[in-house]
Amino acid sequence: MGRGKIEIKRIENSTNRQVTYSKRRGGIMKKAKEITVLCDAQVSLVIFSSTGKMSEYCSPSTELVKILDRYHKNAGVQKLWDAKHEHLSNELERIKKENDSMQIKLRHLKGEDINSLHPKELIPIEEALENGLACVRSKQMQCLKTLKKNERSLEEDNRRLSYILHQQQLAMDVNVREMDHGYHQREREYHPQMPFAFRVQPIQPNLHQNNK
Amino acid sequence: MGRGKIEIKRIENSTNRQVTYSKRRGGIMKKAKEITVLCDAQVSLVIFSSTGKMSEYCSPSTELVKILDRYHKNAGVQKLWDAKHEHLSNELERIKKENDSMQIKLRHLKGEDINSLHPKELIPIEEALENGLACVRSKQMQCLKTLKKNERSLEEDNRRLSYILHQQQLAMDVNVREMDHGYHQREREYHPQMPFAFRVQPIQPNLHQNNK
DNA sequence: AACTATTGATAAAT
DNA sequence: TATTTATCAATAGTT
Repeated sequence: MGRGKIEIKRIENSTNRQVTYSKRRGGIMKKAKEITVLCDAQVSLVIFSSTGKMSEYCSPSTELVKILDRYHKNAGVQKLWDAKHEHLSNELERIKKENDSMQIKLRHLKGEDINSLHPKELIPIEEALENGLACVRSKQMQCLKTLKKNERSLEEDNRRLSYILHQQQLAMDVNVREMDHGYHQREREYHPQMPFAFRVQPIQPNLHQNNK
Repeated sequence: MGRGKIEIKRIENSTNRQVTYSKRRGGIMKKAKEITVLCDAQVSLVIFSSTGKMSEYCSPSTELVKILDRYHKNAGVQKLWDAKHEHLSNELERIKKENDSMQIKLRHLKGEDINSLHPKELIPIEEALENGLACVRSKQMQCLKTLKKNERSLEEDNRRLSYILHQQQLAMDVNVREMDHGYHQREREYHPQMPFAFRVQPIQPNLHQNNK
């Protein structure tokens, strides 16, 4: 809105700046008044020029006048909140940056966006990928071993249980025979053949330990 | 400025009022920001809609933030700040989580911390790594090809230049001989042997094109 | 939430 | 600094 478009950046020529300031200040004030009337709004507007001169507009409402009064009066200490807020903002900014950089790294590791990279930059990425792959595969081998080991344990348990089962079967057969023929002298002949070591034991307690 | 002139008085239709409020509020905010930048001014702008919703703009300057702070604190409208603060906090929280998750992904891709993973979780990681590696290597192959191609071009240039050099050498020898013995009838016999095609040409213009 | 005809704001000239 | 004017920007009414 003017004889030409202007970029929104500081006007370096101080005369122009001053003139533009006056015009625009008037414009904003006018807008503020208009929205107050048109939309039944309440507006508090304070503008300091670069030379330090203050202008203000305040819609005709008690509440907001008080704000400015308070401003003109005292200078209490209320940096606390401000500082907190700023700290949060900074933290947010910092983490966002970190985020972006990780995003990029991740994308590179996934093989995305690498067309813009210099060949030399590909090398560390490749190394990281190779290394990662090696680690993962090593871990997989380890898992495999554990699984195999567990399998062996289970097989052994199986054998044990089968043996016990077999022995019990035999014992039962004997019992049946004894019940059929009255009891003979070899009543407990089979028990010694099932030694302590073959009692059912708690199935390997550490089977799942390494899998989660 | 619109389809028709409007009188500056309260808009009775509440929908229109609300719409106009939104538009004009945006406009004023924009103007406030612009004068801040253009004229190096400091602006504090607070607007309450008729429904009580507050909007504010404050130029990046400590002084004016304090004004508003004081207002918010004393007038008990601190909720607004709290809301803002909460929003920031939430944002921070969200981004932190995102950060953590990326951190973990990155570490996993690097082969770190994978001991705590279930074997099934290793598979997608392995796949991602393989895929990434494939991409990177493909890119490297591409680079290599470019280099090879460049090399061949250079070699060809070399041959061309050597040939030209050789011809010039011969030509000079002839000249010397001619100067020694006066000139004979075979004065320009060698020139036809240096055809057009062997003139020095601009060295491949696209040598570096694919390397950055 | 977009669009556009129109008014409004204003950058540059005076 | 104030006024004028050519242009760009905001927005009222419309879809």
